Amino acid sequence: MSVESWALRRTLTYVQVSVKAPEATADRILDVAERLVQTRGFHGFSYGDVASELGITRAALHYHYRGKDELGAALIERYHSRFRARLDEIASESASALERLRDYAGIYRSVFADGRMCLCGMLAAEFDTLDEPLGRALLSFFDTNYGWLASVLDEGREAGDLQLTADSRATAELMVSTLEGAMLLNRPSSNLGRFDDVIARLLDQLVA
Amino acid sequence: MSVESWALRRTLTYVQVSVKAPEATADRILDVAERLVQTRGFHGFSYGDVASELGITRAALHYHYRGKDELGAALIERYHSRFRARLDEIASESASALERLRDYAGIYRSVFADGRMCLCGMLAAEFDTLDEPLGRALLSFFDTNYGWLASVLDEGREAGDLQLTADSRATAELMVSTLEGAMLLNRPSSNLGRFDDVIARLLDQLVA
DNA sequence: GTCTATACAGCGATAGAC
DNA sequence: GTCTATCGCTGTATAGAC
Repeated sequence: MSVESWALRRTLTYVQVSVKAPEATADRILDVAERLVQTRGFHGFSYGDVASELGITRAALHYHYRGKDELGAALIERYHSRFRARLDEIASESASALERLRDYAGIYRSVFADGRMCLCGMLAAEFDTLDEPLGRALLSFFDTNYGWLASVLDEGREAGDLQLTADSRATAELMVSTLEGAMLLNRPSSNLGRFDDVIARLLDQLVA
Repeated sequence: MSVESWALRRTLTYVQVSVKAPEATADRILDVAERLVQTRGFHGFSYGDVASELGITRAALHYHYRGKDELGAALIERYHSRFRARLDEIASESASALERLRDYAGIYRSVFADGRMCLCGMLAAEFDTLDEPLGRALLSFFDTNYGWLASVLDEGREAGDLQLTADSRATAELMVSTLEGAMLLNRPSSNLGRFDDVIARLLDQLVA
């Protein structure tokens, strides 16, 4: 390869990097592990599964994440942070409280449509087997959800858009429970229509 | 110990046996494994855990249940059969549809109060890792639930006790989703009060 | 029906070469 | 940053004695 073409290649590569950074191994590990946790559970996959899918060895995984617990913590952290970012987006782009709730449910819908269980819902099932930092991170995720939903519900009530028959926080928890439960039970049959029904009825209750 | 007291003991033991049979090893295995699945998930415990708790060896377990899949199938079968029996009881002892629904929710409540997740809810989360017979048994369990609930809802509507805004089957599925979701999310914090709230609001919706 | 003994694959994890 | 090699442990499973 000539010096010129090498320089060109290098430039092109650099340009590509500046447009969309090639995913670092640490992130690709999270991508694979995330999908495996969401479909098989935290104890339903191994370092070997992740490594073979990425074409690296188990030892390489340990370089990026010391152990499975650390990997789990990183998974929750990234999931939580993305979720928060999406909630901010919804808050900034949706006008009415009802629209925000619909968009919120849409997050769960897209996870379900992808054949996955909510990462944190899955981990909640396995809660007794998680170490303490993981458990705390999990509760924190749901706390974010409840808090965000409750404030949207309060706004909707004040604006007269929504009718709440109970405490907004309790209603928020009921909504998340229903969404998580619907994912849990409809995933085996991949019944997206049924999942949509649940969302529709959940929202109907608030405007009835 | 005298011959008389020994005979007495023996008689008493026999009487006790005739009243309540001493649990066979196969059943004690199911008891332990059931609790482990409900608290840790199907992949969150091992034959070693069950064996050590019962004071027997792993090899002895294999005599009763050839493998973990077979054990899982036996667990679902017993759980399903007990559930069906309880549903029959409720149908025969509860007068109104609303009472039956309350009793139905009470089944879930007692499981939750015992610090457990619903066996089949837990397995639903791990659905992708289960072999085909297990998956079918799982769907069959939920089908029993939906069918029973739907018929109670229909009776309640005809009797004028309940107000349904949608198809009874869809309502039944929504109810189970909500109960399973509430178990899933409140178990980490062992929040029984919150679980009771969910039940109360679920039933309120049907009479509102 | 339960045991000992054993097999063997897979697990998470570490050390050290490259 | 990834590899090979290896560790100790645990996993499910089987054979054969008692």
